[in-house]
Amino acid sequence: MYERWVAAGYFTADPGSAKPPYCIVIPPPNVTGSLHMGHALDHSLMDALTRRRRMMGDEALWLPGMDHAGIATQNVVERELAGEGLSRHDLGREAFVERVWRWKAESGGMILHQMRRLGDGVDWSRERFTMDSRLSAAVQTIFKRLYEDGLIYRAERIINWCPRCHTALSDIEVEHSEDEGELISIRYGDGADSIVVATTRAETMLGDTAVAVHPDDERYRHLIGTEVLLPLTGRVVPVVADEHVDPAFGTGAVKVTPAHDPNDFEIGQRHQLPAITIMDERGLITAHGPFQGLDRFEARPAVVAALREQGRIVAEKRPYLHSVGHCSRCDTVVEPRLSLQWFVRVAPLAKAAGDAVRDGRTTIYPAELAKRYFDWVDNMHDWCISRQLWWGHRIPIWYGPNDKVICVGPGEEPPQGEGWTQDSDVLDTWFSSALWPFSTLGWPERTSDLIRFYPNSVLVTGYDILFFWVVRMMMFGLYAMDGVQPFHHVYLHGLIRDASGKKMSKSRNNVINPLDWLDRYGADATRFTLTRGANPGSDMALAEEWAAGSRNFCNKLWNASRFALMNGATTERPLPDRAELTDADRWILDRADAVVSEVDELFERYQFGKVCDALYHFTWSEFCDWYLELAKVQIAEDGQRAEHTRAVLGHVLDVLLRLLHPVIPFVTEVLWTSLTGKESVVLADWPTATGAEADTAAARRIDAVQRLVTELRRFRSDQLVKPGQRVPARLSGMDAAGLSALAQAVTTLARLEAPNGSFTASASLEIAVPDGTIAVEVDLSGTVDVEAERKRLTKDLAVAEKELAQTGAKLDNPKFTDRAPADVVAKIKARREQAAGDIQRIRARLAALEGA
RNA sequence: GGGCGAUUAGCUCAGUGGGAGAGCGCUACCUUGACACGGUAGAGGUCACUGGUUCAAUCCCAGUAUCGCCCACCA
Repeated sequence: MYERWVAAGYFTADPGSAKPPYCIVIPPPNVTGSLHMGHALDHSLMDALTRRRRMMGDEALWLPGMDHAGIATQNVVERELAGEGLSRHDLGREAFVERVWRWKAESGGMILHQMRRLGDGVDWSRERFTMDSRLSAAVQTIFKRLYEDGLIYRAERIINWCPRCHTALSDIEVEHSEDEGELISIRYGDGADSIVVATTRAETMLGDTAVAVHPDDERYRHLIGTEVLLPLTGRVVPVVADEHVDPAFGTGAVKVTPAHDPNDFEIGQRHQLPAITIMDERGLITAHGPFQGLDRFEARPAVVAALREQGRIVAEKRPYLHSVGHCSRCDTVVEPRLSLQWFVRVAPLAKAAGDAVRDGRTTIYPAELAKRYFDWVDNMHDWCISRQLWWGHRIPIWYGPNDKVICVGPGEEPPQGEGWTQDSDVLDTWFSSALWPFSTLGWPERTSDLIRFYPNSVLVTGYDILFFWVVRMMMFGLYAMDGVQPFHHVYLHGLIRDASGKKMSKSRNNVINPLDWLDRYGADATRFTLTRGANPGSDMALAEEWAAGSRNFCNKLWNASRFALMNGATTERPLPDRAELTDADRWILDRADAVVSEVDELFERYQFGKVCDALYHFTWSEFCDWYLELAKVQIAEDGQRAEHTRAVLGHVLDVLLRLLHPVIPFVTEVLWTSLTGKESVVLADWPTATGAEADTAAARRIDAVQRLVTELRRFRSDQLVKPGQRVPARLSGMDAAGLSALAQAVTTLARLEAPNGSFTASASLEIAVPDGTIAVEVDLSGTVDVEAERKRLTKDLAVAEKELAQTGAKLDNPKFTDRAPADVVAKIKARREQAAGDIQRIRARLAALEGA
């Protein structure tokens, strides 16, 4: 069925159409990835949105694609190489990159295949990859523009370095965790002029070039400007005064290692201190002496031991919990390292990104997350974009003789001649992702797609990549598109957790694989489960039972439709005039109308969970539980009543299936095409509310029937009457309540039967319904369970009496009657009267019971 | 260290200044001519705690506790 949709071109957008545009670009999954629940979730939501808008008559485009995922992919291929005993250096750059392309061709498309199983209605003719030549041209174009605008610069800075990936990382690629360490206090210098510093990274002392103290710190004032001996190295370093030092922390004196700590780097800049690099890119000590060649974690205890030998360890604090940065890709402890890197000057870009949300050009759902967005854009550090990797967009900068630097734009010839070399680094993978909303549409060309589908209508993604991705798309979109924001809306969903609210992870062994659900419950049930659980911004706990529940729902829909079709439900005839319809017909038509409006309103607010709840409730508790049962009675009457019922059934089912199609596309397609005989529900019009005034009288009467039937069923249940057994009963007062036309329905639904000749009423009850009271005599042939009935009535009486007391207290309070709004007072009065009536009826029944 | 959010039925979660809700689970009965992936009827909650505002607080305010998340260059 899916392939038929694709082949028919249902999902292929036409930029030349006159329809209003609606566009979502997919958050490009990593080529290395496979479908996980997070994808399944936001794909379900995006598909629901685009399918609905397509039905509403928009030119809807959902654009698929993938991300080359720099480090992640390179790691995967390097691991594969390692299995063959090779490293990327054995292959060389060109061969390695070729190998990655080959890997991508062979196994990279997994997730795209999986999307088909989910039923994603994406436009495959527009599939993109961040390393496509056109997207690469976009990367070069914006790089050059930023470079020429002075927004990209190269500088020597302390950056986060991963000694395993051998590359720089941006701040957000570092994850901090509270790790156990050891805080060591070391005495520098000797005698009265010695000074004690504390550190968790003892090995870095090899690169110290100063000791810093606070300028106002009395303890050390006499030392400022002097020099102390740096143990183990034979060097002496100055004592400098710097405001950054917190006199209250530790000893109030800080060792300064400008090449290996960001704060120290800044102190070094302020005091013109040299920066001594003591570690290479693998984290091995390069300083001369006994520690040379040691890994940083071997060097640490070795340095401490050597210091202890010299009697310079003053104190140790162990364990010492402190925050340590880890590489988000491989979890290796990140090493701050001085190196020459490329940066984006984010201040002006971030300002624009903040303004676009502040002035409402882009709206973030849920609004609470906008605050986090602002916190971020208002405090953003410059973005380190160079990576010492081979897989990615190579930085288009060429270095020539006499320190010449040239930025080469797309299509431009690189400089020729002796001494010219290209920068060997590639760009952070998020650099190209940041262009995704417009690079996929053809930017920098002014293509018809770009003109038509930019800004994108909405971005749908998890809040976990708000900073990685959303902020950067905002920055680059506004910059590249001259101030036009990349999206009108940003919808951020929560993260998927397991049934007990824990993060899903392989080590916890609590991962639910969406493919497993697709196999066992089907795409519709999987999608319905995820969509139903989606509340903006809040995480969702997923459990197996949810999928089973959704499957049951789809099954219920299937069976209800089957029943309707078996009974001749049709959409071929127009709906009969309302005057010719029954209360039940009018009620369900009005309800369907209300649900259409409700669903529309909820969709507009991205309240996916509530959309599903509304449809679930309508389908199950109203359409199936009541209307289908009432329809059975009407169809049994045959003739015109039956014909009208078939039309109403067909109409309501038609609306329902169309409403459900965006969320459960497959079942609805089968059912809707068999109901209507039309080509595909994908092409159907989205239902619109008729706008007809709801028939409140009909609704009230159906409500009365429901109460009456429920009360009678409860009575039967109390009396242990078998569900199948018909009970002789006589109903009176139906005329007064306007329910006489529904007598047959009540009789059938409550499984009553007209009394035969030997009728002897053994119980009688009065049931309050809107607009009246129905008296019922029931013949249980003398088998009424007096005790059960008494128990029930006593309980009901207590409830009613409590209600009477509570409402009474309120109404007796003049402050309440004076100050509460009139409608509230009226409501309380009505409740009190209801309670009073109930008490009377219950007492009467209790009295009758005593008599019997 | 800053910031944000949560606390409602056994579980996962909606919700509202005026009668506590859903799904699942649970109990009882039922192979009733769409559906046992079902039907009917039930049980089950001091809406975390303490104060305050209000005629009225699960809802608004303050504080407390517990949990979670995000940010951060405390050596």
